[in-house]
Amino acid sequence: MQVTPELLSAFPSLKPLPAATLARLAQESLVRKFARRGVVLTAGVREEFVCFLFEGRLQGVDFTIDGREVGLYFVEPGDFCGELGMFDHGPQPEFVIALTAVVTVFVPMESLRQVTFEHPMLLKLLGERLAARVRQLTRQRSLLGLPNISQRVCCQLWMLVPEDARQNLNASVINNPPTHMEIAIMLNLSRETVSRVFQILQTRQIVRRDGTSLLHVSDTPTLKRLAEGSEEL
Amino acid sequence: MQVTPELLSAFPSLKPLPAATLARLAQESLVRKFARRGVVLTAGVREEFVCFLFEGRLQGVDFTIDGREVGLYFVEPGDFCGELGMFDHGPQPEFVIALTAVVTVFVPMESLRQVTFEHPMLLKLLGERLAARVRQLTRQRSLLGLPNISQRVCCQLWMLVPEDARQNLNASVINNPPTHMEIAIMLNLSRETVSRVFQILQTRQIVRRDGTSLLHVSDTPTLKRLAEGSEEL
DNA sequence: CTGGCTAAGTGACCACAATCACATAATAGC
DNA sequence: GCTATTATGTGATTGTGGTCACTTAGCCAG
Repeated sequence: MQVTPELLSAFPSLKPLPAATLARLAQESLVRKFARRGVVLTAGVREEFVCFLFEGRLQGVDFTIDGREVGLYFVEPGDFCGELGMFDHGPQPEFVIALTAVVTVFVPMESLRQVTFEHPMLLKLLGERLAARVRQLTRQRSLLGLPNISQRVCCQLWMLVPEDARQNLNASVINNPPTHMEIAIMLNLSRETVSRVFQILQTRQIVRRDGTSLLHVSDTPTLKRLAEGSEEL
Repeated sequence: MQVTPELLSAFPSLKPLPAATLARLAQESLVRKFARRGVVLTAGVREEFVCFLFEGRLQGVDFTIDGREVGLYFVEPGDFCGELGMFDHGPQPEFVIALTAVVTVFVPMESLRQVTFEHPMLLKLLGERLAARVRQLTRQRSLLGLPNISQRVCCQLWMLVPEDARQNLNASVINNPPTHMEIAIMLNLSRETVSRVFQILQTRQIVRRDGTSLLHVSDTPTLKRLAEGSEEL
């Protein structure tokens, strides 16, 4: 499918680039759609594209030696993944799976590398992005240190709450929330345990499910306190 | 203490730089020694130095909301840490603690930034290094997914075994091995549990302690099988 | 040599999350 | 619509690692 420069400029990391550059990148990029559960990036392979997420939600996952699934991070629309090879030409370290039907734009790494020569600004952006990834992985690792299981779930949920709702503590909606299983592998928990925590959260009217693609966060202040551990579930 | 260009060129990441550049960097750098348990880098602070490790072993640690210690990574001699701010000017995300008495070289970030303009090669190196950090964090995260506790410990031990011994499966020595506690926080385990696993490893003559600063790995092939899960402890 | 301190070893106990085994929704596909 | 499939809810059971409470060993300073 055809990629327009306008589509590319929808991504904050590409937006600052001049129109001409975007036009060139657009020509070499391709829109790829994946169904739920589709494998967007494969671990161990030298992917030659950076994957920009336009719509839906992705999850980076790895597998332990004994085949157990491990959740690493979520990717939200506007963000991208698979950029590690930009820096070291190494293989993609983890799988990236579509949690919902997704629309992505694949931009060839080699073209992006070209652009970084002409526009160091992009290089800077990529560096900042990678740094952000390290910070995120670190935060997620700390989460796993929490001995209290419901706090762990609430923290993870908290990170999915939209930015402005986290600030103003107003009610909000999480779009395409991960399934219990997908949350479980992020937190080293069993699916059942996550289910039980959600059960309590729903009974206490802190969150409310609305179909499969919406999760209402009604009582944001309480969720915050639960995530911070100042209140027990 | 005075830093010589020769000292700087002992670090693989700086070695390729021209002598003149190294001389300038050396002038602005400082040697800092820390005792065991010394705080080398502080979380939340905008550290204005990249810390190169000359001798000893460092550990990146974070704390959960409820004050529990979490181990993130080890730093070996020749490597460096605290470079995240080079990319995004953000604060240091985690603490870095000296596990042994250490000798470090602190190079001012601003000087390093200057050098990256003149020598894009350094920029490339830093990028590769950051990518390596992401790969390492990812691997460590997968480790935590292992349901079998002794396998987790053996995997971690395996990563501490010198490169060539891992290749050739010959006996080797781990210098300044982390304490049980330090391993425990890396693996989300209690100190006692790590102690019990080591007890079995020693009884089965797979490893042998030799004072506080040496750990002999006698049966490398078995350790490898234990780490891979093809053998149970 | 002798305290003092930190690291490591070990048993007893038990809370708690994993697992198993289902039931029941809720979707998606036809 | 109806069926197949995936997601979720829930009880019963149990294994396992955490915690506690010590002891023992090793190391360093004076």
